[in-house]
Amino acid sequence: MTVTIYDVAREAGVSMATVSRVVNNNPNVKPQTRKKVYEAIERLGYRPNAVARGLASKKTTTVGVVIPDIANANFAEVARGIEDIANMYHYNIILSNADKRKDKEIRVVNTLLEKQVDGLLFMGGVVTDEHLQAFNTSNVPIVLCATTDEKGTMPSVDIDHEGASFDAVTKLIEEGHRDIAMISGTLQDPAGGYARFQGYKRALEKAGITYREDYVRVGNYRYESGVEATEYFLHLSDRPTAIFAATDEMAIGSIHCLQDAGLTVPEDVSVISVDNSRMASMVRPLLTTVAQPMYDIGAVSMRLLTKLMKKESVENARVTLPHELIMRRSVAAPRGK
Amino acid sequence: MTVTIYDVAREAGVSMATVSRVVNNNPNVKPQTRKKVYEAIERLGYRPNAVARGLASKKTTTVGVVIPDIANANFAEVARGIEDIANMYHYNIILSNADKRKDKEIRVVNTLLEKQVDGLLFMGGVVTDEHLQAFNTSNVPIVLCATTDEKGTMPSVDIDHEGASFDAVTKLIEEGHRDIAMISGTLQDPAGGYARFQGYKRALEKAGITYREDYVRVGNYRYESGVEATEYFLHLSDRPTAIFAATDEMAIGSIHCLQDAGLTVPEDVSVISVDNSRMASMVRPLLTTVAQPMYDIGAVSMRLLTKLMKKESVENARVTLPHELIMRRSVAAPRGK
DNA sequence: CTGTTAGCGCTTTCAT
DNA sequence: ATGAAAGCGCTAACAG
Repeated sequence: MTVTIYDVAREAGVSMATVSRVVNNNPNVKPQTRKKVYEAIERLGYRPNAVARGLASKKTTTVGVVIPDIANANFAEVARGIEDIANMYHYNIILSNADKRKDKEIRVVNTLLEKQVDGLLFMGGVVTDEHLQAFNTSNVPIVLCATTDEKGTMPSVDIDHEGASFDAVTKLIEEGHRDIAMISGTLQDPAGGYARFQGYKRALEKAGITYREDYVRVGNYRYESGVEATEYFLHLSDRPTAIFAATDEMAIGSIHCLQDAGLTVPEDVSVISVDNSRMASMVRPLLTTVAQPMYDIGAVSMRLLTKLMKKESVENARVTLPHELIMRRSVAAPRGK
Repeated sequence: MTVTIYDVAREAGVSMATVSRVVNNNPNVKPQTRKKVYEAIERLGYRPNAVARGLASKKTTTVGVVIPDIANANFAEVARGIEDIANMYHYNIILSNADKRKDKEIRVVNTLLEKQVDGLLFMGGVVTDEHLQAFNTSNVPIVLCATTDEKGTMPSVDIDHEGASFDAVTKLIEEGHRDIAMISGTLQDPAGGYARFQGYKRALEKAGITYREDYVRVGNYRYESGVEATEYFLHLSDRPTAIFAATDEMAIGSIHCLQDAGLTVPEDVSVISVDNSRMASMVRPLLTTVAQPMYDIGAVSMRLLTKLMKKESVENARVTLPHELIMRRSVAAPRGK
C-alpha cells in the first residue's frame, strides 16, 4: 500500500541504491537512468520516508526549538528568525511549547532528543542546573536563544538586558527626571526581570539618585500589571515624574492608567520601556522604548547552531546583540524644567 | 557510543523484547524484571530512539501543524488550543510556518507527510484545488483548522465569519447608525476577507441601507491599513458615523486615526470589529468586538483529529463554533439620536 | 512472563 | 555508473 524505494527500483528496472542516489541528488547517476527513476517515482507517487532515512543515515535534518510561550509576540518573532535561517540551510524545525514551566521544558528537551533532532535551540526562561544536566546528556549541539546560563558554559545568543534597561533609565535622567519609578518583571527571571531591575538601579546610582523601594513594583509583564503598578504610584504622596516599565505591554497599561486618571503623557508623566514590540506604535502617545532585535536573536542563534552541527569552528559561541533606544513620543522633560 | 535497547538488554540480562516491553509500559513483565531493566536504563543513560521506533511501529505519535504565520496572535492562540489537547492525548506536534504562501504551504505539507506524522492540522488561509490534491496523497487524516474548503470535502473546524460580521454590523444598525463604513480584509481571502465583507453587505441589505462602494476600503489586517482607510473615510463629504473593521488591529488603527483628527470615539464615530484579541482591552476606548473562540478552534480540531487517527467514528466532521458580541466602549448611538 | 526472529524503508560501504 | 548486502534501533508476531 505504501510505495517504497524498492517498488520504485523495480518499476524503473534499477537497484534501490540507484534510486537512493537519485533522490539524494548524488551526481554519480547517468542522466538517462536518472530520468527513468524520476518517471517511476512520478508514476508511483513515491514519497521518501524521512523516518527510515533518519534511521539509516543518523541525520534527520530537523532541529528542535523549545519556546516558552508561543502566544508571546517576542518569542514568536524570535521563532521567525529561526525559521528563516533554518529554511535557508534546509533544516526543518520542530517547535515545542513549554509553557514556561521547568518540568515541561525538560520533558520537551528529552522528547526532542528522542526524536533525534540534529540540534536544539532552547529559548527563553531560566536555565537551571537541572536544565544543564538534561542538556549534557545530548550528543547534538544545543544553543541558548534569548537567554543565557549563569555559568556561561553553553553557546548562547542574547541581548544585554541590564544595559538596555540602563540606557532607558539614563534617557529619563538626561531629560531631567529624578523621580523615576519602575514596573519590573519578576525578579526570579534573570533576563527580563532581574537584569532589567539591576540596570535601573545602576542608572540611578550613577546619577546619584537614591533608590526608593516604593518606586518599584513587580509586575507579570502583562498590561493589567502595568495599570495596577501605576495606580499604586499615583497614590504616593510624591508621585514619580517618569515611569520605566520592563516591557512595552506594561508600559501601555501604565499610559492608559495615567490617562484614565486625567494625566497626560508625556507632559505630566513620562513613560519608557524596553521591547519595541509592534504595539509600541499602536498607542497614543507612541511609546519610546529600547528595541531588542528579537528576529536577529533567532536568526543568529540558528546560524550558530548550523555551524555547530556541521562541526565548523566558531570564534565566539556566546554572542550579545546590540539594543537601541527608539525615540517616540512618550518621554519629555518633567514639568517645570 | 549511543546506547541502544540491545545494550540495555545485555546489561539487565534480559532480551530486547523485554526491554521494549518495559519501555512501552506493557503489563506483561514481572515487577522484578521491570526493576532490573529500569536500573540498567538508568545506569546506561538509555534514551529510546523515536526514529527507530517510528520505523518499526509505523507510528510517530506526532502530528504536523501548518500555521500561516506564527507571529499572528490569532493563530498563536489556535496553536495553544492544539498543543493543550495534543498533550492530553500524548501526541507531540511539529509546528511548521508557511508564511501564508501557497507554494510553501504545499511544500510544508509534503515534508510533514514525509516525516510520517500520524495526522495533520492545516491552519488558516485559502484551500485551493492544489491543496486538496496534496491532501489526497496522504494516508493519514487531515483536518482544516480555522478554515474550510469550498467543496466541503475535508473535515474542518471554523467559525461563521459571515455571521460574525453580520452581527457586528447589525449591532451598529440597532444603535441607529445608517452610514456605516467597512475596513475589509483582502477579498481573495475567503474567511477573514470575503466572508466578512459579505456579512457586512447582508446586514446593510437586511436593514434596507444601500451599499456604497466608497464606504468600503480593503486593508491588509494591519494597524496601518486601519489608519489609512479611516483617513480616506474622513475625507469623504458625508463621512460615516460608524466604522466596522474586519480585525481588531485595523479597528485600533481606525480609532487612533479618528482621535488624531480630533474626533472622539464613540461619540463622534463608533468603531466595531471582529476578533476580540487581547489588544481589544488595551485601547481607549475599550473596543467592542465579536469574539472568535480561537483557542477552542485549535482544541476542537485537535480532538477531532485524534478521533480520526484512532479511526473512531465521528458524527460531524465539519464543525462551526459559535461567536459572541463583546460589548465594550467603542460603540454608541450616532450624534443627534 | 520471556526470548527469538523478522522486518520497517532507507543509506552506505564495497564490489564490479 | 550501478548493484548487493549489511545494518540503523526498534516493534511485533510467534513460540514457549
